[in-house]
Amino acid sequence: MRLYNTLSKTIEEFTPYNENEVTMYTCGPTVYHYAHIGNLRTYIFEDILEKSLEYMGYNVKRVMNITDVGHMTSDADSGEDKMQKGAARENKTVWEIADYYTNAFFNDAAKLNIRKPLIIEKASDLIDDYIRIIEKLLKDGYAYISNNNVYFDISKIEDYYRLSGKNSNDLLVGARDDVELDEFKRNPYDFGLWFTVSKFENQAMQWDSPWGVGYPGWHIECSGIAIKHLGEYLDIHCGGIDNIFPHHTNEIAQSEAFLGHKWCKYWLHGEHLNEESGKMSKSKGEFLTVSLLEEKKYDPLAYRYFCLQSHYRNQLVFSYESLDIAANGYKKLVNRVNQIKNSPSGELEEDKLNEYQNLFKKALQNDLNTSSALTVLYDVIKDELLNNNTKLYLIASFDSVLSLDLLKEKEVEIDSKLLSYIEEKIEERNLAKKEKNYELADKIREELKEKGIIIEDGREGTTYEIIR
RNA sequence: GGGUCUAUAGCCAAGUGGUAAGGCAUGGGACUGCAACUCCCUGAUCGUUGGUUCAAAUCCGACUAGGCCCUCCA
Repeated sequence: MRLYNTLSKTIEEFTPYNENEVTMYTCGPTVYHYAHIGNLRTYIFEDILEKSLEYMGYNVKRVMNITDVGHMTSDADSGEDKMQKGAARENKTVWEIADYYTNAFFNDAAKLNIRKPLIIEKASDLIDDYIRIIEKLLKDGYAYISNNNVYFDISKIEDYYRLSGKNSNDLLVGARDDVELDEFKRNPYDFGLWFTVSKFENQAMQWDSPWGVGYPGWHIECSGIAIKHLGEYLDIHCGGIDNIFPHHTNEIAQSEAFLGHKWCKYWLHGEHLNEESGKMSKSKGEFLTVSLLEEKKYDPLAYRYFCLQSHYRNQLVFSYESLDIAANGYKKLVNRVNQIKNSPSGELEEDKLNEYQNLFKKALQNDLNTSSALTVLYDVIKDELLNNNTKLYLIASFDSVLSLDLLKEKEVEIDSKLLSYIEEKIEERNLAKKEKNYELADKIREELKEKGIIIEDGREGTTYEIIR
């Protein structure tokens, strides 16, 4: 398995700390609003990574956090906590908001066939762990107290900027001007570990601590959760590319300062989904959610297919035109698989099986080249010398990673009244066709179409599909 | 301003030194009462420009264009 490691900025051979076990930590959502499909792109990438590793025979232990602790705001907001903003907007407590959007996130993820990680931890549930880590950092001189807040002193870390490729001299020059300098920091790039005083008043989520009532800094939650569940040595840490600096940079600093040794081996980052106008965000343009796609009659898995056709380290531009193209490709793919499914035949051909599985593995091993992996799938489907049972076996095998529901029967709940109505109409139409009364036949087809029922005359009779 | 990444046909994209995979779209054809589905056929010299090499989309340089990051956005 070869993966691009942000630490070295090169593609490296992947070797976990323990031979067959892989520990994997992925930054989870901030639950103050729905996730947009750009957010979800990163989770699709992580899902593919997890399943690919399993395909290679690794045992993966994956942890994800839920960021429910009050965050400061960014973007167009100023000084108002996002969770609180959400709470005010919807007349709920911050805890209710967090719960609501946590569920919404996993619902959306499930529609994209993103598997739920083995362990999911809420940031607010591990406050004691963060306090323990911060106490040790203070004791060891990596942190200091100033203005009743606890800060991490980045000057104590050698190579602090390793992950980001930045250097201290260049930072801040010309950076965003809406960032206020915190005069209580020794170094402007020091970051907060625990706040009791901040410019953000009335934090709803607060806890007692040795330094007073307050709340943890943004970065400490991931270190705390990862170390608690995955131990002192982490194989893979993922997230969106925007997390490289400062979030992941700070995670490395505090985790390695706390542990006293190197912590995570591989850092993987997913690129963004952009809109034609630039970066996708919740506050700008159309808020593209999974639900919105469904409203527009897109199968969420068409979006997954759209992502898989591209590479996770490539920026991808979203447009409805591109999505239409992907949706069509996905539909055709499913149709072709169905054809094979409808006429199973032959004994499993072991040689071919191995050959194709190796090709598929090779694609994924090449830094998760899902586009090439899809090509292997198409090659299988097209192979005229391969019998259908072998094809079906391979398709199922590949789909354990791709997760495009290629062999799954779409379960549609139809009430029997509607069902008999449809069957009646089809019967009527077939009769009309027999009598060459095509006018009536077309009229019936049109009538059903208006009700969202699509009629198709296949080789084995008439079939229908309900699209709404 | 600094850092970093990207640039292959209409769109997504493979390619990691030896004369450009694949998917969708387009156009043509077969099938069909028509349509849909399905099947067959159909396109690019790789942002520009120097260089290295017998040989470059693939390596190096310059230029151009664009994205992202620079304190809480995946």
